[in-house]
Amino acid sequence: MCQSGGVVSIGGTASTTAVLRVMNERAVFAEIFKLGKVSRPELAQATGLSKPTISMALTDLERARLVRPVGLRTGSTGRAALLYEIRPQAGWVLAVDVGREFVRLALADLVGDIAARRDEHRKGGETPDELVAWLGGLTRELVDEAGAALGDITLTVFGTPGIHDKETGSLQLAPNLPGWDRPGAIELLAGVAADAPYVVENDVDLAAVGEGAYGLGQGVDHFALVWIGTGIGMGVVIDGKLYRGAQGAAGEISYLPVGEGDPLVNRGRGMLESVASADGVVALATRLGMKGVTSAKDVFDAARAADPVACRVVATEADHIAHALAGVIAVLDPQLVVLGGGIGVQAGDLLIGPVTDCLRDLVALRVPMIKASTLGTEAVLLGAMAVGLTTARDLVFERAVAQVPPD
Amino acid sequence: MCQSGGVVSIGGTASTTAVLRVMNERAVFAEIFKLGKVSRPELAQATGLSKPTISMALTDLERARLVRPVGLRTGSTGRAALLYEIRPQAGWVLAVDVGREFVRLALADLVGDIAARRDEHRKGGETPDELVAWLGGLTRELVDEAGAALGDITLTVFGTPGIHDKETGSLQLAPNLPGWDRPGAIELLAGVAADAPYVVENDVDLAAVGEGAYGLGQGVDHFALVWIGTGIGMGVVIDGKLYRGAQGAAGEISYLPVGEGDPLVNRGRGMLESVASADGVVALATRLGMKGVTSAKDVFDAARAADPVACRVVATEADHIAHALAGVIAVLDPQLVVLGGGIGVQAGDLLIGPVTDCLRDLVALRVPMIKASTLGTEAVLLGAMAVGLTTARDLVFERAVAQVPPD
DNA sequence: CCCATTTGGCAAGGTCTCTTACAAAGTTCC
DNA sequence: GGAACTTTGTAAGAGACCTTGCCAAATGGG
Repeated sequence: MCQSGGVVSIGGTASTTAVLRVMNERAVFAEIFKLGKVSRPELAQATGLSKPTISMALTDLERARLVRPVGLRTGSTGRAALLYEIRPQAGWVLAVDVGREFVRLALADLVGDIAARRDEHRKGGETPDELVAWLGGLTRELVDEAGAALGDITLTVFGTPGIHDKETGSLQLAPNLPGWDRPGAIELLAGVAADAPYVVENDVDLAAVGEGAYGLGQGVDHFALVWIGTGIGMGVVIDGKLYRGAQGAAGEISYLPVGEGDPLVNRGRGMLESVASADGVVALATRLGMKGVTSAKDVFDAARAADPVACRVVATEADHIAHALAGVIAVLDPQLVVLGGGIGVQAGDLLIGPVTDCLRDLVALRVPMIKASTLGTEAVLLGAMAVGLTTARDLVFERAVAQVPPD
Repeated sequence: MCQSGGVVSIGGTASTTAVLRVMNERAVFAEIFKLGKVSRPELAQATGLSKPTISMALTDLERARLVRPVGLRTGSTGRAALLYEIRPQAGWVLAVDVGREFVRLALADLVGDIAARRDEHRKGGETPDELVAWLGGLTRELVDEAGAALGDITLTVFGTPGIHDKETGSLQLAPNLPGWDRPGAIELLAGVAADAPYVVENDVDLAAVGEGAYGLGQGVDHFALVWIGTGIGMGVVIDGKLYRGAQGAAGEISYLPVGEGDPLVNRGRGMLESVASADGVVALATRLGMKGVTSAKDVFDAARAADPVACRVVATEADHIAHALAGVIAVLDPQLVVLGGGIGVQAGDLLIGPVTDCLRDLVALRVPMIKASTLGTEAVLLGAMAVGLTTARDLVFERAVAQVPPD
């Protein structure tokens, strides 16, 4: 609606016939991704281009080693059609989830199939250099296992807690990753995968992307993933795209002024986080007199067994979450809110009902759907893959078209 | 990042040479908007196209009556260049701000110059039919004044309170516009400007667009306009575009759970709204013992004269606003927050300092800039104009290119 | 008054895509 | 098993677009 430079302006990029060809090849490439194994006539149908043009594009794409023929489709009447598909080895994406207790890595080919993966327990407290060396070793194992080479990796996507400050190249608000708040620390990550391009993204943001690509957010334009576990965060998807905010801090709802308590008391932790996170649940249960509670799961199990105190804790938790969501919904008006993270996944069945009920009193219009994530602990890794795949597909095409135009 | 149908996909639209021409003409058209009076060589430079192509595009655009020559640029060495500009009469935009006490109308030509406008006092309580008839009459006056015809209006943009529910064609949450909550009522607005296309947008959303096009939001990608007056609302601009939300209710922050008070007590009004709006300020001042206070302005004037009670009211108001903004900032992480509406404009000088200070204790990272709107009561009308102009420019081009391709 | 400089127009050439036509390779039916 | 039919793939010709290169026109300065 508005543009820099004062007033509004319509878009439009000038082009010549040469870029027309690139555009069409890109369209064919994208269509093959969408349709899988596909014949020339089907591509002509899908893109609106003529058969000869499709043939031209395919020979170019095949010479660039982006697609390959995979046999004939026979059975129906008429001549058998030669089928084409994306060449999976045309690109590799390394997805890395650097969590509090685990690191998870997945190496996926360009069509998104995971060729190799690892889940490793963290000792905790590793220095940045140690962590990078460790991840680098795991990456080499994965690459070997997949039958690829380290240099084949098109793009690496790291999911980490905290906020990636691009100006200083450091990680803010990530107490579980000591040493990464040093200016320039992020650049160390280039060493994990042989200086391939890499992206660092907030873990909860990636979980939201994962939810949009593989989970409940599929086909939903605007939704939010609220992550409730040891910490609290939110990933926002708007118009099908991850929204990061001006500083990359969109969705940092741990600081929402919710629940009783002086804001100044809980400085540095965030008000919502201190009352609604896993620790908050345990603390409240203990305060109300439950014995032997060490984890939030204990409380939820007790609530499922109809323990009256545990039920009160769950009700309070639902109330806190609902009040936080009321703010989110008022600002964003999403179509869907997904609850993820340890508490969201484990206790989704207990919470969704009371949260939704409570929201009816707090929200002006219709309450959006509230659902519990189905991706579990995979959400961040899948989100990293999804981000990596979209970017890698562009990168691979760009590179191929830039290098192979002659002849 | 994610698409319906399962997984991510790169874009790309297939095209033929014919659409190439349209693309280039659109690019030239857009460039003339950006540069104003401009010569052929300048357009060639700006678009990257060659001189003959520019000439071709210009003859087409001139034949479509979208641009016109405006004389020669002489003075420098070399042959004088023939300058072209947008033909202002190629399109007209009618902007209408239907407020609580006033209606404001502006008729702008395609380059955005206001050719005629009206500010009229509302009697209040008009039926939809009466309102439409009144607006229709005013529109005819404007059109006459501008030397245009009613059929020349390319697009009408209405700014109203409430939420335009497109499914039922009615207006929700707009108590000041009785009768417009009836299903299909919105369609009556087509009668204002002879069945020209029209758009109905929330007034605060339009104010945000106006701020982005003509005010403090120029060149800012992500910002929010918080409107504080008789009611409270917010317009959200993300990636330079207005964000409406799934139901068109994004930014309905009047229901934020802020301030003391039972949520159930203030149902239907919104908690934030009841404490922070103009009425809330007056109520608080009276409760604290101020005499003869009838409007929020009285309180702010007294505060400027260092009245201690008024100062306390202002401090409380700042505190409420800051708490609301804390939620907005946590969710959206905007680069800038603009305070608009009666209170935002009148008392911006008093509020911005304390609000910013208070936010430092409530926000995780850097506090975004907080500024008071400079557009005053014009914001909604200017936003309607901005929305209308972008859309009208596309419409006019589309129409011209669709009609004049032969020869 | 002549020259350097810039602008505008025209013709030729190259690239892209589409349409049309035809050859190639299956299936169906007798 | 073979003929007819249907679908696929390729080749040639034509149309549309943009660009390069060249020349005429117009303006200011010396």
